[in-house]
Amino acid sequence: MYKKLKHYTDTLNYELEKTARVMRILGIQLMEKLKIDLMLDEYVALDIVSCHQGICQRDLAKLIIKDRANTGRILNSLEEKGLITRFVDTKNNRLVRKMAITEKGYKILISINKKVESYVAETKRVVSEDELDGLYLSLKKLREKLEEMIELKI
Amino acid sequence: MYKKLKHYTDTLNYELEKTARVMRILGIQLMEKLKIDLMLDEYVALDIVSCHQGICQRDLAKLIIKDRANTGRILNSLEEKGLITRFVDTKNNRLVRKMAITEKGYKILISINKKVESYVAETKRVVSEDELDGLYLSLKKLREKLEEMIELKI
DNA sequence: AAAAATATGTTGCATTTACAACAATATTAT
DNA sequence: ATAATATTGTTGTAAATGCAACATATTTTT
Repeated sequence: MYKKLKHYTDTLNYELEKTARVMRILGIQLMEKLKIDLMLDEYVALDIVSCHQGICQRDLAKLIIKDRANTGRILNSLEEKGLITRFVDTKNNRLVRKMAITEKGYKILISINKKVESYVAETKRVVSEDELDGLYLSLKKLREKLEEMIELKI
Repeated sequence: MYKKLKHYTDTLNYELEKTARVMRILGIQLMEKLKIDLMLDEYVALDIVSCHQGICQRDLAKLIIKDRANTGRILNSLEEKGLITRFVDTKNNRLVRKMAITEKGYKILISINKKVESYVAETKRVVSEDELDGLYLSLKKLREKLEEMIELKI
């Protein structure tokens, strides 16, 4: 009888997907509430570029977990808004488009981070920081193991 | 200096999204590998219907975290395949479309669960069961708190 | 009693996303 | 050296997804 089986809603898989979804919605709602004129994904990309100056598109794609096509489009938007610059360079002797955050992008990123900071503090009131840290570490460990099992075509 | 700030890739948010993504890809790849002739979401919906016989569409939508439109479409597909039946009933004096799993759907669900089971055992080799359980509980707690903060328009 | 709000499901559309094909170049194999 | 393979980015397209609008019916408010 499969009644004894764990159903999907009782699985880690489900909880993960649902939590990630809720977190994403929270993020999007926060961007709107704070009247931040960037898509969430653009903000994420901008933040990653800021601490990986000179990263190439494909490596960025791996970090933001989008395919190359969409990563390119996100970067087009950031470039049009003058928040990043792109330039051709080489990586392993190959021509790649690298990018860096601009002065303007930097200022905007800081202002967003400042706005977001107080909100993050709020989240910590909800669940203890220790618990969040433990959660983070467990997730990271699990994710790294799981990543070895799949083939990401990015 | 925002160098002292936590960057997005170091946040729980990022880890959550990435882990969920990896898990979903694993799920989809598993469905293909096992030659299961259902979309992952269809399987999830079927499983939930199986343990919530007579659930209505909107309640199901909340469980599978899709909007009502897409939930309806998933159910159309399951119905066309003869895996569920839908019927009109009332809920709080309102007419709703409820559904139940069919004999055929039941058989297919069991066969899929059997196939998946051995794979789930594999996952447990990767990270200890205790750790997975702890992760699950922390996630659930966090998610339930976060859910209070957002408004899901389903 | 009439009007407004709520609950449910469907349809249509616009956005997002992924995937496949291509172009250009570099590396590796034959 | 030539061919095959791999890396990177772009373009085009198809699928997935969400959202707004609608239809219907019921509850709540005025």
